[in-house]
Amino acid sequence: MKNSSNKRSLVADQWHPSSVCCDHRAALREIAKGQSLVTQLRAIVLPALHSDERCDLAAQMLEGILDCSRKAVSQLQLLLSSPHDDDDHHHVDDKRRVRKIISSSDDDDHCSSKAAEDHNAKPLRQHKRRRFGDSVSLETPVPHYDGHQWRKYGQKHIKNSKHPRSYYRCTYRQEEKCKATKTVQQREDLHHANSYNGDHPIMYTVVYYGQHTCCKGPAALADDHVVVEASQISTDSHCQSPSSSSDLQAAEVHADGWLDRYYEKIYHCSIA
DNA sequence: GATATTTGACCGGA
DNA sequence: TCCGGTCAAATATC
Repeated sequence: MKNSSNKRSLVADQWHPSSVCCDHRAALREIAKGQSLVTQLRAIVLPALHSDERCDLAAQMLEGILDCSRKAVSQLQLLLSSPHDDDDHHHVDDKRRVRKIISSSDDDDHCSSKAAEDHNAKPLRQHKRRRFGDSVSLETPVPHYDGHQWRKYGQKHIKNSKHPRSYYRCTYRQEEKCKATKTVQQREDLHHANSYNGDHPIMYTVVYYGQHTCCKGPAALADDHVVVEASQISTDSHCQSPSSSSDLQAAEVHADGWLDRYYEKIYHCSIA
């Protein structure tokens, strides 16, 4: 009895679609989290090493880790995209979206002329609420140093939050259809904006959505990411008028010693 | 002129 | 109806 039930549960664990997909999604989330951490670690470690063989070795090792996790992710995604994928686990907004698409196509087939006219007048914007299941959130004092290049496309004041939330998408979104996005928001509970001289750096909550599909990610940036980041800093707001993001950048500049040294010139430029 | 950022408007989900 | 995510025109910077 006990044995048979154990056996049954074991078998169920092995093949039941919902549990499999559930586990796989959790695994994907964890792997993505690890990728983000490795990417950030690489952005911190590589500039600290001088360009010698240790640097190359470290870069290779980090890339190896990322490569392994990428392969694991693709294997898991293959499993998840199998025909009997867990429809029950699709999120609500996707179901509603499908319904909406169906209804709109019905409208097109029939005589919903207004919608069609509106569509002709102005291309329909696609706004979709994000799926939190696909997101990876982490807290970091250096929200921009994750090895990828991001372009800011929006900023919003969030209700009951002191600090605005900034929205970024991959720089290569158009070129390579990379759908990775992230949001950055300063945490309120740890520190106030001007206290970066203290022991605790200002912390930011960074939420990543989607996987990078561009080939200009961390690997391509390994050699020149410092240059990229420097250009980011200079164009962001350091040498411009102060704004909400200048606090954010200042926090990054002081988040760590090497960043302090590296961006000293740029920061002085901003306060001069 | 090209590229990036800012910011108000728009849109859809809750 | 409110809130949050995205768009896109205006603006800034190089």
